[in-house]
Amino acid sequence: MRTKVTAQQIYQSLRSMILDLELAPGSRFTETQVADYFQVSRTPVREALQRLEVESQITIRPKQGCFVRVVDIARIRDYYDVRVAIETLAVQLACTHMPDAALRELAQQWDPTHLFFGAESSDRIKQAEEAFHIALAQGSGNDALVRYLTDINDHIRVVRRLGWPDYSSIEDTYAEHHDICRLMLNRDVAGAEACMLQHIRKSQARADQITLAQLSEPARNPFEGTALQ
Amino acid sequence: MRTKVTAQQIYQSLRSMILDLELAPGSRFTETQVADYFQVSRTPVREALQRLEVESQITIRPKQGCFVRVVDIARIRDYYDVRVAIETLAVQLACTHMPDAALRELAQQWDPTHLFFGAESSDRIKQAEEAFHIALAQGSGNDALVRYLTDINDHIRVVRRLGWPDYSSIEDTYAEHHDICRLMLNRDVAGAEACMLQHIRKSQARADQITLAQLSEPARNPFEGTALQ
DNA sequence: CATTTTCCTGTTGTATACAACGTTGCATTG
DNA sequence: CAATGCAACGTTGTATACAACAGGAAAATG
Repeated sequence: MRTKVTAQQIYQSLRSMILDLELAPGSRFTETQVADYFQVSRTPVREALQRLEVESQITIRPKQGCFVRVVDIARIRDYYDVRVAIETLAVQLACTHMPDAALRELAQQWDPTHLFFGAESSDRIKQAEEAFHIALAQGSGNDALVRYLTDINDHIRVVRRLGWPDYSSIEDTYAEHHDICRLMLNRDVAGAEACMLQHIRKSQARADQITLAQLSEPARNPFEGTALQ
Repeated sequence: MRTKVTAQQIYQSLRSMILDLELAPGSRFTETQVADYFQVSRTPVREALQRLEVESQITIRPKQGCFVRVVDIARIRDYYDVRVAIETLAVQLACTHMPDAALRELAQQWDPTHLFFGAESSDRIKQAEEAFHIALAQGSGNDALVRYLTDINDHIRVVRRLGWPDYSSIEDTYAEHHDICRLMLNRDVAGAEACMLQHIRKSQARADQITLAQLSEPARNPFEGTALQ
């Protein structure tokens, strides 16, 4: 049984492919290719592609095709700068609004003494790292803030994941997340802000060392030659 | 001669109608109504509506219709909080990056001694006020920051304009904009940040006094009964 | 050989027909 | 009269056909 493929699902699939670098940055594809790939008409494909263009994940050039957004190191730095401002505000607001219970739960989840090397897969850690920051943003009670932070994450995810192979970084992350939670439990706004600032700047420093060479991977175009089996 | 109406133009038109409150918040309309209004098919209309939904200016309920986003005072407060964080960063960055010439031009434009009461129309002032903040954001050289601030403006414009009838506010705005420019020319980051903070909080205080009653205006649905002349 | 022109192909932009689904009003039944 | 089932309508979701245009290749021309 093949369940019906809808525009929303196409959007999610394409978005994942782009964020996971399964579609090479800068590569080109057409609406028809995607439509054939998902065995649907161009209509739902266009809907998905237009959403992706609004999020500036792709660029649609009239009468030419769609192009996966290129990773520009300078722009990544921009997103990091905005991220610092946004997350500082998030900590500040969450410090006032989040209940102790929620903070204790987060603190326990990132307790460094619970960390066993190799027990967690690399991918899982990366996902949890993002979820931690989103959780704090949601704790601020400010929906707009959550939306912007989500958008930022979607744009920096590439380098965030690449520059993260070593165990000491993971250890540090646990410690820093734990510290932030503890400071927030003490309702120490200034302390939590400072800790978060340092935490993000550290991540930015790692991102800065990613070179463009590391990004240009062999990734090919999955849509070529997939018309019909 | 009637030039061809394209999806992009429909998007712009609808967006203006919503932001200018020509479409009552909460009111409902259908794709077919808009298509008839612009004398085009549903296809380009759908494209425009989907973009507006991504920006959360409208909500599309499957098989029901499109609904203009309702103005939620609490959410406006949220946007203002984020705006403070974003614009503080903008001032900080622009203080480093903007050339003297650009700053002097802005300072001159907002020189209080050049202000003549009644010389400028109210609408024009409101537009210039927004342009000033966007100009500073662009001066930061951070494209992501500009995008987010633009999005914020689109969501707070409603109250920003409503709570702004009096001349003393305009006078204050000129003085504050001028002060910010002067401080930035002196490359006084902390001073400029503080001035900007106070400037925005003042605007937020005005926005807080807007009541929902002021927002529920008689505005009707322009799409009803406009099929063909 | 260099240059211009023309035509062809590929791609997106739009119009239209149809399918699927929710809603609403009315009739039916207890 | 209240409650329930049913059918007709309105609305969005998708498929398909056609139009418009950009780009390149090939042919014509000097």
